[in-house]
Amino acid sequence: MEKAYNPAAVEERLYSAWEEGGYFRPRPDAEGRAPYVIAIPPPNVTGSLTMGHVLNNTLQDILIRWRRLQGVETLWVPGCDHAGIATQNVVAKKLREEGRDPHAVGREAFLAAAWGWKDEYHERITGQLKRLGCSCDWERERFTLDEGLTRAVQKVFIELYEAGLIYKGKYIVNWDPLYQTALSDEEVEFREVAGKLWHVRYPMADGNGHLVVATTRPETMLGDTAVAISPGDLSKAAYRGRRCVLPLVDRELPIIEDDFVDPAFGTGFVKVTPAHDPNDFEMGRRHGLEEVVVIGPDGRMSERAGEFAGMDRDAARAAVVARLAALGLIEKIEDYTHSVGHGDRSGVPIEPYLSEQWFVRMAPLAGAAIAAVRDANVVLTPPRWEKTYMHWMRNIRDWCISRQLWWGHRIPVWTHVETGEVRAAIEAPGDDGAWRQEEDVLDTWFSSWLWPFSILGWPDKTDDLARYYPGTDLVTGPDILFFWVARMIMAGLRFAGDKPFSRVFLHGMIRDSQGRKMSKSLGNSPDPIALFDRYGVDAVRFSMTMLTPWGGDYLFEESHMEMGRNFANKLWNASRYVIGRLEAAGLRYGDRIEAAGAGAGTAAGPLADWLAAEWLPVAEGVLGAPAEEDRWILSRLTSTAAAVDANLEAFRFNDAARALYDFLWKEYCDWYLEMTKPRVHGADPADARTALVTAAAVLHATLRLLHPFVPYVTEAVWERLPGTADRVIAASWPAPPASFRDETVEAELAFRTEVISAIRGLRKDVGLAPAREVAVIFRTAVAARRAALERSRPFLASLARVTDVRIEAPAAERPKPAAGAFLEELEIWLPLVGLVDLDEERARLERELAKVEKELAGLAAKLASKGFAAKAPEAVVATARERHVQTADKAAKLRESLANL
RNA sequence: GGGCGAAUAGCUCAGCUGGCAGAGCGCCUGCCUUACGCGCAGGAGGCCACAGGUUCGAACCCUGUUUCGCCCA
Repeated sequence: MEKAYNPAAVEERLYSAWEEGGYFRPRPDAEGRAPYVIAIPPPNVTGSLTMGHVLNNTLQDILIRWRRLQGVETLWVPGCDHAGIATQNVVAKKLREEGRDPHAVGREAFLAAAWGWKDEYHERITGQLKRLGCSCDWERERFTLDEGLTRAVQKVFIELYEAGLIYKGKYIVNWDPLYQTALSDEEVEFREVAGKLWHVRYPMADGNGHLVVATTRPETMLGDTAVAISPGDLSKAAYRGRRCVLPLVDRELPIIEDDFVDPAFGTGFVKVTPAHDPNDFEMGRRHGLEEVVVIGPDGRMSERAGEFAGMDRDAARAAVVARLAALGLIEKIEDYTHSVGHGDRSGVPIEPYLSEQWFVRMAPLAGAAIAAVRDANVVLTPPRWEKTYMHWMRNIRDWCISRQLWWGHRIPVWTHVETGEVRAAIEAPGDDGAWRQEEDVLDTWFSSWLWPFSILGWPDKTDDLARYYPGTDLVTGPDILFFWVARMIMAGLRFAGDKPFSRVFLHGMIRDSQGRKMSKSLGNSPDPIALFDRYGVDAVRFSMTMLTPWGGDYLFEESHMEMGRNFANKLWNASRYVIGRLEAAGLRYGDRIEAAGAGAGTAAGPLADWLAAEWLPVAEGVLGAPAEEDRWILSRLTSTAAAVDANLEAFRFNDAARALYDFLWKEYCDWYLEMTKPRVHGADPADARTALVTAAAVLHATLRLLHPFVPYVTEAVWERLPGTADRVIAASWPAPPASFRDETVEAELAFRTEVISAIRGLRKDVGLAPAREVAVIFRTAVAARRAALERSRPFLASLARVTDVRIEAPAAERPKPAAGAFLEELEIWLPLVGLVDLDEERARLERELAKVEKELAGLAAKLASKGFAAKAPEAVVATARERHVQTADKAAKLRESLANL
């Protein structure tokens, strides 16, 4: 094995082996448990992998691989969505670069170009997901514009239309003037913008004075058809029933009364522009006002804007203000910061625009979706998202689903040119050539909300649908809770007859080190593929998994990827060591693990039983009696496996990763492997084999526990570990017996490591060279301590270089110059050998003493405080008393040591 | 304006049921101990945002404040 793990050498080969070996396909569960199913949040087909995708898909892959190892039948369905607006835009741009006008080429040619683009870029995003190691079933990959998914969209549209839940109407919608299409409310982002509040005089029609309106958008005044006041506003009573004159246009405007008006805001007079403001639109409908469109779909002033026609919005604003100022009609201009809607993709200010659009009535769908979450039929994690979900559901608004694009599902509605008859149908209702289909397409999310069942073949009654619907979990970001999650729940319940999944995990967002959202324009988003090249896929997966807080945002820093890289390398090298020693020990792996000179038959004992169950049986005579550290590492492994299960069950990926990190690095490598080295190199072959086989068994299990997190390096090691069949992706999840848990041996090893660390600390403090062998005097009155120290002798020698161990009863006399450390019921003395700086030693002891005395004071205060003994639980009081005695003892020892110097 | 979340070591984050404040990175000291320098060993570093309250006891529970982020209007 190479000295360092080299991800580039294995990743591509291993992924191909998994994919070609069919490991990603569902396999029937021998125990008959329900299948575990995840539908991928489909990335944009022409997009590329972001750090957000890396996190999202790593978490899904962890869940899928974990369940697969548990033997559950798993299915992770991949796919992409067609990203209507984004794709339409890039294809149009490309055509323009080729000197072709996207509109002039016509619908058919444009779509041909779009499909070409899709085919070209589709491979990029799926290739990147494969590089990430995603073990989805690519044979079931779907695309929202697939024939099957298109039928699902059409069927749902027609069904809703016929149920009266889809309607077409002329309403104010969010209009994106750059992409020239309507958007849903969810696609609008509000941003604080520093603007102005213009106070404009409108003369009264009777020539008797004027009123003043305040507006942030003076250019829309050209479309005013009324001025409104609050019905309760007594100060405006004199204006009731009168009319004013709209400047620049000379249109007479009625003064209407409407509750919408807040008399405290601005001047108390509100200009009403029904065609260009959603609230004004509502007022206009209430009062029967004319709707005058003065801004066109391209964001330029229309013919109704008179002399301003043709100007864009900003130019028109300046021109209108200049004209008003020239006429002396500007009363004042105030600075005013307000929130302005912007297109989430175009980034330009949204224009409220009056146009014919298609809508879904959402309220009738919301009830069941509310009940599903309320009754925990669908569980959102972390649970705080339920409030957000409920708030949106209970205040749900109709969904504008038509988009003025070509790339997407064309609305399946036909109008007869002569009779005007309207029918919803996939094909033209008649072949007389007089039926014209709607030009617009549907919002991409109108296909995404069907994703969990359309990918399984709905509306056909397929085997997959019967077997894999509803799915189990959904893993996604909270930014698409409304866009997607909420709507999928509605659609699943309405069309597929059941919720789409039982649990939703909403993970955090990846931000840059300053807390900003990753974005292309800021250029603060690293390229995941470059990170994979630099650190290895496993490193990025593991770092992201361990560092992203549960349901919280992670402030990404590239240097953090080193943690995962180092961890993968640590696993590789621990494996390299174990595998190397196994080979050197002459063990053979056929039907069972055998060794030269060992007898036949199956060995007994818990370790052998477990090995027989999960790996290979061990022949009689191969193993000796397990040492304490062997039993300890098996106990720790058992706890770690349980922690991983519990944390994954709760979507606590970070805690699961941390449990494995600490187990492998600290417990297995730093302590266990180091402790067993003398035995492995020792004279007793059975004892050496016992240590090695235990080390290998724990490694064998750890590889399986780690596989969901770091699939490549675990697979690469698995290939090299003797006696392993097939691949780790298809192995079984470790189930060490509960009997491995051993609190006694854990306490023993805790003591042993504490003593070794204390001696290492003393050596360092005293400035002893690491290789220098020393003598140590232990003093304790406790027999169990003495016995444990006796058992620790070999480890003190190998791990602390203590070759001369004396164990004594406590005595009044101390070794003359000696450095001391004081553990519970134990003094450790390191005799000083002349080279030591006594001043430094004194300073060290003083620092230590100050610390101990502070702790002692705290404990004394606690014990002395009224009520502690009376009210605290007995166990807590007892612990505090015991600690007080020990701390006092330790302080006394430190003082004596100081005096002794 | 309403709601949600965060604030713990220089940085990124743990701390789950109130009972001795933790990890990784970075920093400081040593170390070529043949698995690993992507490493080993030891160490320094904290007013747990602020102010009150509850409690024998608060990083944790309650109230308020400040700052930051997000969602909705």
